[in-house]
Amino acid sequence: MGAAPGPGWEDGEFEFKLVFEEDPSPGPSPVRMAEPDNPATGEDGESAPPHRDPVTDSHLASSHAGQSISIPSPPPPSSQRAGMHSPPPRRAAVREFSGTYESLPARSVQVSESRVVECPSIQITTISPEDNQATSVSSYWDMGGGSGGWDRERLYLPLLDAFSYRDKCPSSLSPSPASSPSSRGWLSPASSCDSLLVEEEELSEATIAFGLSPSSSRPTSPWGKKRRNSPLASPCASRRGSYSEELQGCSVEGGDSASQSQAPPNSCELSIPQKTRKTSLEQLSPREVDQELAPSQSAPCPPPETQQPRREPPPMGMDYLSVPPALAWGRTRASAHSPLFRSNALPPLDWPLPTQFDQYELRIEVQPRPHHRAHYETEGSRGAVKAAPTGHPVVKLCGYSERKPLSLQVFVGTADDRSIRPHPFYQIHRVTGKMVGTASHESVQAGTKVLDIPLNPENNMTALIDCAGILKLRNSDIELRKGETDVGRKNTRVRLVFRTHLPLAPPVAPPGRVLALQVASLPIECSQRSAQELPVIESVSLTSCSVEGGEELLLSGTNFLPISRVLFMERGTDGKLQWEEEAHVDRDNSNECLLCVRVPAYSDLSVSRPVPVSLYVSNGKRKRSSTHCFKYLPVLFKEEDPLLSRPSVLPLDGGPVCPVGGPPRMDRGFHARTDPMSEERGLGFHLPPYPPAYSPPVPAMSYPEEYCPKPDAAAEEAGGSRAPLSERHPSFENLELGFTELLPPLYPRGPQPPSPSPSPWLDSPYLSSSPSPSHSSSLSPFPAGSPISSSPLPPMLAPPYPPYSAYSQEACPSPPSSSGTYQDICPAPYPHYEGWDPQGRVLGMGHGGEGDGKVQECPLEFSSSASMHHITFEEVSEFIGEDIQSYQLASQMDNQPN
DNA sequence: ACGCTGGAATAATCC
DNA sequence: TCGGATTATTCCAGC
Repeated sequence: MGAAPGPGWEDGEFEFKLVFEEDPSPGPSPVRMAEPDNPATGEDGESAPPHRDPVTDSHLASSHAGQSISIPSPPPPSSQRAGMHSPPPRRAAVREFSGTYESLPARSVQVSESRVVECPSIQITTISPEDNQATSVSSYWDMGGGSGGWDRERLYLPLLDAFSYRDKCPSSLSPSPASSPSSRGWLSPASSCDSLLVEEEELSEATIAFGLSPSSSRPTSPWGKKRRNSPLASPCASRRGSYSEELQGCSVEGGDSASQSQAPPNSCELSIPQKTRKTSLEQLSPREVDQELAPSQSAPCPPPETQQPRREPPPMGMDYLSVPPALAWGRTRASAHSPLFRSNALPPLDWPLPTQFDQYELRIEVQPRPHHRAHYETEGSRGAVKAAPTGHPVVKLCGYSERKPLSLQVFVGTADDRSIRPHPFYQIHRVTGKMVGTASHESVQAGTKVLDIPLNPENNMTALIDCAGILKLRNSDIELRKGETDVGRKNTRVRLVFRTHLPLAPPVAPPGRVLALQVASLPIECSQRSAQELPVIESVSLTSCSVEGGEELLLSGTNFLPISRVLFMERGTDGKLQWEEEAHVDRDNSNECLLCVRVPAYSDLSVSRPVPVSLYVSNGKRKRSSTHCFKYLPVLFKEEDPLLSRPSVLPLDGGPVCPVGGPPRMDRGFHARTDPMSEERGLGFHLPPYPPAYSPPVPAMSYPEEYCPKPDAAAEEAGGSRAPLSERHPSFENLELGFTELLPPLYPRGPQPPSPSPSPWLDSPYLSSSPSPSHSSSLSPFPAGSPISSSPLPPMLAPPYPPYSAYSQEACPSPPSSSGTYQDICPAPYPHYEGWDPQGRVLGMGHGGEGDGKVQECPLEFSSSASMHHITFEEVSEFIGEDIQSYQLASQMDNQPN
């Protein structure tokens, strides 16, 4: 299937120009920008010329450079390295927030105590392709509207340096877009900085790391054996060398080696146990950190992953960080979801993107299998991800009739309840061999390996993904990275994320703009075993029911056993189990992939509001599926699970409240989607777990997280190619439509959940590690949805309800964790924190309670008013206006069905 | 010899 | 703190 473009392809000949440079006038080639050489520039960060914006670069690099620059000439290792991984002194603070990314002079703002943050002025401009792509951060911001309004407008936003930010503001708060929890890591001085500046470096590193190191490396780390004692010990301590380690040993001395340079100082630098060191660093002010790190710049210890250094988030994060969450996120997110017409700068990998816009739709025709054993660096490749019965995943770009071939990017994304972002513990792996017919090109974007696969008109813009394997990075390596907050243990689900950028012509989009579309596969369990042992709920026939229970509920999924039990439970705000009831399973009508149960009555039949609970399948104490949301409705209250997506009050009586009406049936779609596509795509309840082209509703593959897929979202996601509403109608569109209309009349407006309690912190052990806030936020966070609106938009525009969009592709997809569910359903745990960052984190909350006062001080942290204070009303107005404008455009386009 | 698997031993963690 | 249960990684062996 995949048409191999030919040799050229492999060589990175890919014509990005065709793809991305709409603009006839080839401005400075992005590649150029990405050129490594700049280290100097990059390094100088602060003064760095605008065009040198790392962020931009990275993107560009990734796409442009990535391709053409397949292997960037390694920048002067040492120098660059320093910059990259180590938070170079100057870079550190500067880099992250100001320096590099600022295009304009920054100004200092006293953020808190002893910290003075620089508020770089960010120039929000629309950059035409012609413009140097590399350009400034602004390019990212300009998405919104056309070239107009924002151009030249400058938003002076207070910035915090990553450190300070981090320090004070718990990761959860982390504003960075990238900040997905996992991305927080990016914020780490070292990593983040690095990532920002380093596109090329990364590439080179990547090259090294991926290409070279592994091979050479079979790690022979000095520490061959595992040590029980110090997992946390410096990364170096890991049993085997990690990429980075191998590349540069921790002990490496300043040696020249590129390896060294590559290595971020972070982990090993001080030979202090990571955690410890990290902490200490965090406590330092940004500047202090810088200094502290400065020495280490040359430090040998490579970060655990060179490659992983961070996905874009970091870079983005950086940039973004520099902007108050409200705007930043709102804008970015909004933009991201909106039409997505962007200037040449390509969106970071952690940006949420719609799967469809207008007639264009990126669709997964054939989903990958739900399980794929990833290989470790220490192992040989385990082959490419395969599709259901046979074959490989297939992705198609629909609606594109131009002759120009495009590039389909593929990377490994997360599958948790948060927005999709590059997975910290996995990387895409390019599989080659005689059995691989699809040409692919490997590149690295901000630490995330990306595979570029051609989408040729000759093939009907369809690509066979038979060259994508998945590499597992050692948890210890990743976790030890500074700033990394995600926990690797049990975090073994990933999704293949496909992305493409369409250079559209003016009628459709503003000149020189690129439409970025993205679609994520269903979750893929990458561990060797668990997948086969844990029950997995793929879809649920009923999402709500009267408190009296009694309705028949069908659960489709895998690994159901005769001993499987289905339990309904409710957690208190504190996350503690408040109620749990086992549903009666009709064994006669159940089988390995289907459980037919009777909804148990709720504990309190007199409730006046819907009660969000969750249900899961248990095959034994430690063999529980992820949880799915379910709602008990007051006796007289019938509704179609507004939170889940279709707010509407249904006049139901006893029957199960099915979105579409009528009792759930196997043959019928359970989700309220009328959209043919949905049905078509298997949004409905399907028995067959993973039909070839069918994508079951996102199953949360298990694990502690609770998965509360919004039906729609889930369905859509399940559909794979199907974009959730939110996605399809990027963000503001919803707003335009008027969220209110979408809301269920009976529901209270505002982000509050109908019911009080569910705790945002639901459970996920892993998540636990990460600040709960983020975790919780993950739920709603979604850019497209409420989150976005809530922050950046004015009240009237802000969607009252998060749910709708909550599960945009990213959001949902991931297995909506329990929390997600709750959040959606329940009001924001932190009422006072109205803003959600793009990642869905509750703004204003910090992990570990760090947020507090400091948060406030940290502009970045806020999405709401607080964060806006540095921006003038006009600016805000413009900002909003632009967004609206863009959305209107989007919606218009959308409304014009082709 | 190499890549791709499937299994499984062993270490690390979790409970 | 100990021991069992899980999970993560590394090794092996067969195609």
